[in-house]
Amino acid sequence: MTASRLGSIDDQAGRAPAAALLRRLERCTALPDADRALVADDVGDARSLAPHQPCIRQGQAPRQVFLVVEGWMMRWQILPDGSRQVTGFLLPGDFCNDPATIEHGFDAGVSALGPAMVAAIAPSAIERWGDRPELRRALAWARLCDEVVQRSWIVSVGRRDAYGRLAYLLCQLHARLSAIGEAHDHGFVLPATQEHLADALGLTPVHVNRVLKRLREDGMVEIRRARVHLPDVAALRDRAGFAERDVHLSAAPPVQEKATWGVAAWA
Amino acid sequence: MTASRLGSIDDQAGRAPAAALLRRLERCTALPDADRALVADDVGDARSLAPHQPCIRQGQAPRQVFLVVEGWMMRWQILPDGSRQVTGFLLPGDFCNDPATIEHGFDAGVSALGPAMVAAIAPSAIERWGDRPELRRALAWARLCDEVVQRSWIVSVGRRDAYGRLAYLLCQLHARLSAIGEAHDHGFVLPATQEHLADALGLTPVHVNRVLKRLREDGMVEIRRARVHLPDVAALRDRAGFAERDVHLSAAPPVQEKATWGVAAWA
DNA sequence: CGGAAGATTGAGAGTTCTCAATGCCTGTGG
DNA sequence: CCACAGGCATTGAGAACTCTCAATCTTCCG
Repeated sequence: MTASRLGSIDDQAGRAPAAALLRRLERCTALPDADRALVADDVGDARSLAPHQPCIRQGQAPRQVFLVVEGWMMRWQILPDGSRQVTGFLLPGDFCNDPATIEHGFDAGVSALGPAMVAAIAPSAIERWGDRPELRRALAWARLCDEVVQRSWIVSVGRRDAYGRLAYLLCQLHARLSAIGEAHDHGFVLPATQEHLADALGLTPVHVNRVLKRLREDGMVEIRRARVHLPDVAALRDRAGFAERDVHLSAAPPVQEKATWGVAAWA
Repeated sequence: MTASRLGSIDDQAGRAPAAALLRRLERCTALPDADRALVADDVGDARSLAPHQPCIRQGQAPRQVFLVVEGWMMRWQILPDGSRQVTGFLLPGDFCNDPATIEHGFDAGVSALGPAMVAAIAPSAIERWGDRPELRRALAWARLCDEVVQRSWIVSVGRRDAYGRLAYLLCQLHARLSAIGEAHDHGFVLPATQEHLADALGLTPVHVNRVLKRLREDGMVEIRRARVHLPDVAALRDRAGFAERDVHLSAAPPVQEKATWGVAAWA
């Protein structure tokens, strides 16, 4: 499955909306067949969203948990002055909202970036999932991933310059997409405009454009249409300060050896 | 209980480390006595930390879940270039780390801001808590709060200028502290230096100082020693774009009426 | 009475923003 | 097949915000 699939909405995803979620959860642990069946059963039919179509409105309490099945979604907040901050890109297998938001309200809005598909899951179903040990673990891991990615955004916006932010974001997206089989070694499809990137990075579209130009001149990135090409991922990661652990914590399977995570690894 | 308690470490907190957590969780739902007992039982003894003493090291997989019992903690990350970003201030009743970090590692470090006390909770205990419906709900709410606060930091750092960031942070801290009875109507004790604030806001200490001066000149804030005085919280909130919903989602009890959270409230 | 940490201030440099214009690509309609 | 409109990308010039470097001042504490 290559990134080129991103444009086509009418494939198996519609028939097996839980597939993306199961693939994702099983990067953490293998699930018993019973759990797989339960999940497959509880995930509702996928519905497609047009580009920019909202799935959750800022401040509203959603009535279900939404799951990205295909395409990209974005989570954002509008400030009183009208400016927008994108607080996350949600990829196939990601949840749009925490179950608790159903009860307590949600601070952000979620909408489709390009054409996308989402499936709804009833809160009672999620509740049930919590009774299955493996499922619970896998869900906890997925939540942790989202948390880690959110923190990495705070760090980027707070402490990296525009060049570093863009480089880091591209690395992170590449890693996350690779983990779900939607990227190839040297690139991926990016259904976001420079304005989206700007809102995600805390920059203006104009400046994103200038920085993108510099990245291009440095041979780090080429973007033609919605296609991002990364000639030298290692160099980009190096420049961005994107470490192997960033991959692990935000996208990849859990560590094999605990030892890797000792203090020594950090100094 | 007023903010002036912050400095004194040797009070009831040492004897009942679970108290802060229970108070916090019960802002969401009342817990059955059995749950209260379980929590009280599972929370280990509080141990005190000296200022700046780390509780979790960046990149390390903690072996337990830590709970702030008294004082403030901060969650931070160091970048490859040596700069630091503070990704959260943790107050009494907050968890320092998600249980899943025990298995998968933690991307951030957590250390004491001033003198503080933390209690450790075994992962198996937390696991057990997940079997109690009320407890599970309350824990999910606490997690949501943390998530919301994290997102609000992304928004602040990404889209507010220095003045707005500082104002917003002060409002948020005031709201969170008020919810746990550690603030009074017009201020609170802030055990953070301007450098800490700078690292939290993505600014330099020098600039924090200048902005603080402007806030002072505008009659928004007075800081003497570690004491923050907010003469007109409403004005500050207005200036910061800090809405009532920010209070609710990040600190206060759950909504009374669902209706408040409809789309209408947001336009 | 130092010494150390933190707060404050000044001056100049750098990054990023704003405003505004121009160019490019795509889909649509004639 | 071509012209046109609209969205997006690109570029320029000047302004604004924030940073860096450095010095001074205050407070706390041994």
